[in-house]
Amino acid sequence: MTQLDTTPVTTASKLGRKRDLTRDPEILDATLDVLAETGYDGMTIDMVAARAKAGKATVYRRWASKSELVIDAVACMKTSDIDFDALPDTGTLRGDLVAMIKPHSIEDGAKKLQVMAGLVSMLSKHPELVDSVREAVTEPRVRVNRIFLNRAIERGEVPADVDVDLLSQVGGALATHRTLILRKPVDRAFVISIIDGVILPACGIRPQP
Amino acid sequence: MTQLDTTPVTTASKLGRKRDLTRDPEILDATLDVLAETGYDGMTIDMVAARAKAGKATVYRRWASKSELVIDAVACMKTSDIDFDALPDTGTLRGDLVAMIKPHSIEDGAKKLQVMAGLVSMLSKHPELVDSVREAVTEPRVRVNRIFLNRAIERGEVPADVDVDLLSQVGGALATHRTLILRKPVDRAFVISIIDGVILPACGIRPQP
DNA sequence: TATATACGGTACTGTCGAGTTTCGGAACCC
DNA sequence: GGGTTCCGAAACTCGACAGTACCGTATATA
Repeated sequence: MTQLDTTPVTTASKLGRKRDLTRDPEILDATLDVLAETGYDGMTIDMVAARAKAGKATVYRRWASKSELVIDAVACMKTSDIDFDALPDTGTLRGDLVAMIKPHSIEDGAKKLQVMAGLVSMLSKHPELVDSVREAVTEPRVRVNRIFLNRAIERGEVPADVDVDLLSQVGGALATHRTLILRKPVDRAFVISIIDGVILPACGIRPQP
Repeated sequence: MTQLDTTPVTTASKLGRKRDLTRDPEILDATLDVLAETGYDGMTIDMVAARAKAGKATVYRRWASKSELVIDAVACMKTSDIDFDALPDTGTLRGDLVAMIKPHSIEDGAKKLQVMAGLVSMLSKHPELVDSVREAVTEPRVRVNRIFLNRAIERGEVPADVDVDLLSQVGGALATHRTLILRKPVDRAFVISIIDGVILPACGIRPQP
């Protein structure tokens, strides 16, 4: 952000020990871990530093404040585990949706939802975080659902007048509600019940044809 | 909770000025206001006292700590604005659902969702709050939806194999997600789109017959 | 009237954590 | 080697807030 540069831009500072760039992602990962475990307000810089086996000064040399550290950590979380170049294509909407349920994606989603829970108190004061969270957590899943639904419409499995945008959000909203408010785990059975109880029926697909 | 009683139970203390019982709900209301505006971690007892035009000692004479005050305030929020003895009965599922959308209920729901947003950080440390929040915010709406859905099934408008429990939760989950994460207002148009884009289609009711 | 408790308001205490500084040591450049 | 910047670790400053104590006043009992 606001980079304090004591040396002129033309002459890059080449004196002294170089900054260990490998520490940046390690500190950011530690930040996300603590964030998921204790939330933003419960998190201290000491916790993050201890988790990353770093000194507090090392953290503050790279980020100006706690809030900037967290904002950066969330922004760098973007790397979704979803590979958009290798999405399942089973021939049915249900097949595609179920194929997305893998132990790894359940685990990854749970972690991101925990991080999101820890960020809720921060969102009102830092609106830019709303966008970061949406890009990193909400949007990837929505996009996948949208692709599956549009495919199903193209092949005539689903009528074209369904509300694709809204239906793409339903799964994520139910998972978020279950994690943040009900504090219950989002497991495979729950995701299946969303697919078979909400999304498919809303697309006009009745149970076991 | 843990009541420190300096006088024996048999001889109720009758000396001195009596406690003004009308201050209790006023302080609890002020607590909910501040909670909705700043969240649990941002809220201070001074804010609550100032809002209620009370002294800090008056607050601490009634509640032992900040957390107990908040827990009590949420528990006393239970009084839902919904009158279960005068639910709409229009003859169609859509009519019933739309009839529940009133300016007052939108406003009341928004306030409760804001309070809920302020409580998220607290839920992991105080599991009893999860139940209070569910009873005060989540459950009343779910119960209404369940009644409407069961009615629609009885009159044959909706097939009996729909997932009533899950569909009853969808609206609340989407509203929660929109308020807490997307930070957008839950207005009449949004609720209508949930009804027409998710709930009714999932019940096998296509748009405008 | 004397005593005791509640009230609003203010001052106080103690803790906790953000952010800064310092230190011994290591890595880099000249 | 000498100067400089990094590292982890620990000590430090400082403001904010939970919780307590006290003040003058109001209201209750005896």
